Amino acid sequence: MSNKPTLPKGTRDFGPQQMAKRTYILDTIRTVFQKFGFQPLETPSLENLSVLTGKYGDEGDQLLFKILDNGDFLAKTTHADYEQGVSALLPKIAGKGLRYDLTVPFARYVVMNQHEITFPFKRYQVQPVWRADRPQKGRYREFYQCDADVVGTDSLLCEAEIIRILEEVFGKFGIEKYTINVNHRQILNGLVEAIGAQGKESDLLVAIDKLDKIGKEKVITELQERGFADEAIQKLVPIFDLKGNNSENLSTAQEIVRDSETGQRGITELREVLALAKSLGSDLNHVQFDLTLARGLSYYTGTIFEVKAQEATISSSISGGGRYDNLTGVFGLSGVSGVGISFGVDRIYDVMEDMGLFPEESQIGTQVLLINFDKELQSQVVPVLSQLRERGIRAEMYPEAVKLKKQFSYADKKNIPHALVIGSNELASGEFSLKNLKTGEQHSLPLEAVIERLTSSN
RNA sequence: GUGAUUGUAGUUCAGUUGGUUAGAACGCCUGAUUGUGGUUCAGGAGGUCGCGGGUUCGAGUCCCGUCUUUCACCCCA
Repeated sequence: MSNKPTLPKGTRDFGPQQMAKRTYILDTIRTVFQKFGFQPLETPSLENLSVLTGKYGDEGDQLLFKILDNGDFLAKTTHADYEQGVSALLPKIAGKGLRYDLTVPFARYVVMNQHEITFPFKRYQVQPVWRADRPQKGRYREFYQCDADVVGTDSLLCEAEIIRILEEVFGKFGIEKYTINVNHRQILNGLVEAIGAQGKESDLLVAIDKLDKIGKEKVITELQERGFADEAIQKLVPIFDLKGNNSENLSTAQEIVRDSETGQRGITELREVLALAKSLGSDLNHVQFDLTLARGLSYYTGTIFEVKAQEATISSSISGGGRYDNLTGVFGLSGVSGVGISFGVDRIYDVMEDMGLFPEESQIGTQVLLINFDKELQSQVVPVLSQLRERGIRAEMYPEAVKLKKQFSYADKKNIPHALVIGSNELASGEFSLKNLKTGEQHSLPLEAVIERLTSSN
């Protein structure tokens, strides 16, 4: 048993059936991205640790997978390093790490290629990322992200287009019950000002972000535990009970942050985003202003998005994004504003599987299996195989002349809908036996008629 | 990172207070049917009980470690 292979924690294989479905998801998203003018980018799995560290906060740094240097990596270390612990030792033995998301590598790319890039720059990127997190349901250590970002423009049209992209993608997937929660970081900042809690932004955001998960009472308890005054909490209570439509809720929010210039600016921008989305053809039915939406990543500065599917056992977000003012600032290029969206492929997969939304045609397999009788006949049957393929039919021949029972059973298990029997009888008459494995019907047909049937059946 | 939890055939799971040769279902293979699958029937193969150590006359069962699974927290896609 000791030689039984296993997978590392939090990683998965994707078999043929899963790959068919994943490819369907990724292709759909790619097509929509391209339709909105985004172009593909790929970056290496490995980045220098200096690129990655410090971008995700202390917690994030701990979740980075670091790669041990090659060669005698101990040579550069001293006893003093060991005594100081991991943080001192690590930089000396590991210079590279696996990418943690696609946004930071993208920022690095923009900075390195700033003179070649034409701004505004729209790119999409579909690649795996790695996090040394504890795996859970819908959480893996290796998973795919599927990002589209526009950088080099402040235009709110980009935000509006993101709403359209989300609607189009989830529409194509047939996910009907989902919400695009939107909020604006400046509204949240206004909120902080309004309750006089400057300096405790993150405490506030973390707490209210949990509203839909733990409920109003517990959020209030948590705010108390985090040291917010009762008076301040009282001012927040109205936001826990927002029930109106978007424009009503925005008005309520505007009232709460009326003394904050920042907050007012956020309200105005968000209204404009929604108006633009509407003129781009959105019915806004899925869009919901959610004042408690905060999103973890601290680099967001403007509009933020998060999509959740209802009626699925996965309640966590399946897509998210927002505007950031200064993504490339950490790499020395300031003034590049951007807005992006990220699809959680693995979770979308789980949701679609849950709800049985994968279409039949996402499974493309062999259409016809040629039965193999014996070596002598094989030389006469193989040309037929080529002719079928030339006509665009996905065909394969069983490679060995084993019992027909076994060959038919192979077709059955591989879900191949047709079997083409070409034995000595068929070769003599020139008519081949085409069997439909779903209905059990079998017909003797000349090659052209076989091709016609196979072509029309797909 | 904190606290729990799981691991027995290819898969899903039984397995009594520690006691002969560790079971079932499904799947797989063979045959009934040497030119026809999916149904049926008969038979068969398949396990170092996650791994390592310990307690014991004796361990799938108890103890320790380790890896893995799932879950809550933290955080997040």
